[in-house]
Amino acid sequence: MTETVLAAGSKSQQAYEVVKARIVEGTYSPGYRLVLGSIARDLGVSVVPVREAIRRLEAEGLVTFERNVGATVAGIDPTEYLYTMQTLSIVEGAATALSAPLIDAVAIARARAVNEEMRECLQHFDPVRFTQLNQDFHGILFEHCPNPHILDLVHRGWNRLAALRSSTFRFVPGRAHESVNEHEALLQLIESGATADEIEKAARRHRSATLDAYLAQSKQ
Amino acid sequence: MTETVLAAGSKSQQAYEVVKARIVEGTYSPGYRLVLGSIARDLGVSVVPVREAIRRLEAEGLVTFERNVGATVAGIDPTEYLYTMQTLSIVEGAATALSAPLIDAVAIARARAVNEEMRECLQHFDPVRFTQLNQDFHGILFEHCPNPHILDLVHRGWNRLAALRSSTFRFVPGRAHESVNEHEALLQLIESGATADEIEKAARRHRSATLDAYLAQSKQ
DNA sequence: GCGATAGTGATCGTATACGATTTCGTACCT
DNA sequence: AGGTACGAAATCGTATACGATCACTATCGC
Repeated sequence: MTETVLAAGSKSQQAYEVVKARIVEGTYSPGYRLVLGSIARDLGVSVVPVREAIRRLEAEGLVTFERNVGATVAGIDPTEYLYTMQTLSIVEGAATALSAPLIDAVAIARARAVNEEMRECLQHFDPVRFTQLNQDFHGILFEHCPNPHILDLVHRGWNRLAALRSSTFRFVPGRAHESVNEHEALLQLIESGATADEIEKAARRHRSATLDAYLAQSKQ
Repeated sequence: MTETVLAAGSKSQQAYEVVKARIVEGTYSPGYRLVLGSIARDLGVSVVPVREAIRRLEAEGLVTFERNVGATVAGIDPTEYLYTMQTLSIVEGAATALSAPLIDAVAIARARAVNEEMRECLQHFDPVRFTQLNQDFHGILFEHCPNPHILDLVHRGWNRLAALRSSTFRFVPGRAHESVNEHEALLQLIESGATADEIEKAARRHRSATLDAYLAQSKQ
């Protein structure tokens, strides 16, 4: 054991995780200029692994990259938010529908418990915690998706949203209430053995509704 | 003008395009071992840009990569084919539905012309040409998709399929006839101003049907 | 005074070099 | 003869170094 290499084998991987974490937690806010040399020095590695990490993040859409100029953290352009939410509504809806037949009573119970926590959370509203619970809830529903590609797309969507600064519900607090109710409806739909199409539509609408609420608010 | 640098600015980009082309056209067949040094020497560049190109291809799912071992061209695992087709059916269906309102009469006419070519192509069946026309046809329908993320996902799906060796219809020649007819039905649906949901379902089923035909055949 | 242009600094892109890891072949032991 | 352990070759991972490109500023000409 040379040092604390326990982290993640390759330096590229480490760099990737560190930078990604900093973007998600907001240390690097949107528009932040990611300079290879600085990050490399900061992590105590060379620029090559950092460069690779940045390119991976570019592929995931978390940063934008311009040749001979550099990378910047992807902005929370309202248009981008719209695109991301719409895409997520589609792939998440599909993933949830594909998962549904594989969700047993135990998972349903867990999801319901999380949703109850969300309901309580409504009292002394904490956007960050609420968003986290929301992610947990949906995670339970779509993680059983047998198609790994779709699952990957869902994860990427969530990542992008996370990068767009922690809490969706901070923007549209009014959605929180409806959201909890829609969750329960979704659970009952799955329990009752509804068709894949019904579940997909419900899950998609659930997310579209948040998007619509955001649009309605920002337009006023 | 120094040389024939007109290709694509950076060496990474060049390497990416060359390797990708070779995978798609089959020079590097599935399972082929991609050695950084060899490719670098072959392209007359250093290993660093090649490395970056390979990682990009990994992100797109065209190659698999193992640390300290190397990259190999992603295999045509039947399961992979299934996953890719299913994912594509979802995102392509969505992209087509989103495009529909933006497709004018001119585009419809072009698509119909392509489909007629496909119909003629049925006589002296050429799988590769047919597959190309098929891609053109669907391209016309979904390229107007206003959401760039979804469009990107569709392109990635097509790429993966292309990498899985040129012609889908070689595997299920029987599908070709039905496919042409379904195309016409899809066009009429769009012309008649059908709802987004109807169009999405039709487009999705169209692709699912090809998948089902493949499964039915490989099971026999 | 305003615009264009040349110079400078910073950053990226790529090449080369070396250490780390894996894999395969061979020899030895049981 | 079969299996294991050692060693060498191949390949990957990263560091360092240098050339290329871009943004910014100050100066010159109009």
